[in-house]
Amino acid sequence: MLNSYSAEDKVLVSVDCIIFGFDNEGLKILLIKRDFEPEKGKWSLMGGFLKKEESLNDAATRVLNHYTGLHNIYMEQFYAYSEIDRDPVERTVSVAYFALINIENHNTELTKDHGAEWFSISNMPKLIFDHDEMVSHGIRRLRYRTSTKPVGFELLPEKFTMRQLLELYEAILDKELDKRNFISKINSLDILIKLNEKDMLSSRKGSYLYMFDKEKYDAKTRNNFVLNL
Amino acid sequence: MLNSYSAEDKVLVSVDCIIFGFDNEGLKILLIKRDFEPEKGKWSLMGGFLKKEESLNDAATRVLNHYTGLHNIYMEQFYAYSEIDRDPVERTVSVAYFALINIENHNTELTKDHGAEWFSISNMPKLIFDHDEMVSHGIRRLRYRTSTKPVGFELLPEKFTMRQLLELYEAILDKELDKRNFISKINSLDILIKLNEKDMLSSRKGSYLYMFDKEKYDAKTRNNFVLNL
DNA sequence: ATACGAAGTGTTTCTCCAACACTAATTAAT
DNA sequence: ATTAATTAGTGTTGGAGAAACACTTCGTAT
Repeated sequence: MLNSYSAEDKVLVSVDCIIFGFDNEGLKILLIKRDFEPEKGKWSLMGGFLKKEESLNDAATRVLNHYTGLHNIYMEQFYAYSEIDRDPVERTVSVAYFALINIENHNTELTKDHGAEWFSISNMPKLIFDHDEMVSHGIRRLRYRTSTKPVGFELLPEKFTMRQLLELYEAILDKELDKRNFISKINSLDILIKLNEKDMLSSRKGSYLYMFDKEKYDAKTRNNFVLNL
Repeated sequence: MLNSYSAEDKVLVSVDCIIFGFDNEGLKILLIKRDFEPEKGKWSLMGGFLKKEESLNDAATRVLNHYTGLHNIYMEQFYAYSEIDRDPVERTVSVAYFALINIENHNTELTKDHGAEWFSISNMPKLIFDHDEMVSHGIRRLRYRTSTKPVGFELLPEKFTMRQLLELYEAILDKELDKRNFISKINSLDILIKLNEKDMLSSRKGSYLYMFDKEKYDAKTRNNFVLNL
């Protein structure tokens, strides 16, 4: 029995993470100023090299935790980038993930230490290597994902208003949605709990707060729901 | 300027290809009997290791050509598998592709030499490592792809009947489709050319043969069509 | 000539999606 | 206390597209 494929080439493997967040200004991505050569000082996705003793998901989880301090982040692998010269230093295959976090929830000290900043997806700096391509693919995948999973669950605070949810979907899909149609579609999914509590900041009348009903949500996603907005 | 990330681990990277084909019995997958240890003699997807001087797409193209003799195969990368012990010999990250080929068109000598055989997707042997998981993900991705691209273009012979096209979609989606509704949806895409030629094998009356109109097809796909069957 | 077998062809119904505008509730200002 | 201002909240209708549905045509074989 063999214990190695000794004749084969080995290469570096990395993960790069697109971290999406949402606030009242819209959909945002967390970027860092790269602190090592090459391209030191340029904006970049959060990344790290795969270690021998971890899976890609482990590596992505580690990178996400390292830059945000968060655990149990929703993330999804979406594509492996492998052009030979994509990293000018050394041949590296990079597997891209996107992650969804609650923007008010992460460790801002930590991100500050890393020189990380949030950028609106409509106003991003040029990124290193092929990271711009990763971002555009990641956004495309996120858009598709809205039709399959209630991604708002991950991006919003625990309690949120219908308006916030609406604006989140508008930001992700980059189009205006009809308020009444949106609400009835969301309600038809039957995954929200309406609280007896109002958010009084946004208006004089105050708007009801909602939470996701985790159990109903899980039951729904097992049955592959489809949501067309 | 650095010229290596010397402290980082390197790992083997491979590609594994799900080769889909279609004949009058249904949707099939081409498998090989693995000819080296471990798991020699067990059924497996077509795979190969990534070389230093090629991209993942290059590697997948090479593997596909090696086993089928074909060039210009439609293929799509869909996921990277990286569990630490997925290959018991040595740590290997494997990037999975699916490919669509015309089943009557490949080099059968070549596949015979490799001990390759076609298996109906509903009646497949147990595969090595995590290849069963790859297949089920690959089928799922192929199903989704039918709504975005006219995959029949790749799987059918140049000239085909409406019945063949219908049965192809039924095989991929694993559900019965209404003949008349199917035909009108396909016609509404406006990507087929009806030939003045009939296939007389399938019936006494004979059925018209069709071809894909490559130009119209390309124009459509650029505009992101959606096809709900 | 007729029996057979698959090809080919339209219509109706129904469901779901999109478009659309006014009232309610509360607070702030006067 | 009245009014003005602001956002929340709420249903209906028309149209398009999907789904359901069956009979006729054509050519061959007997």
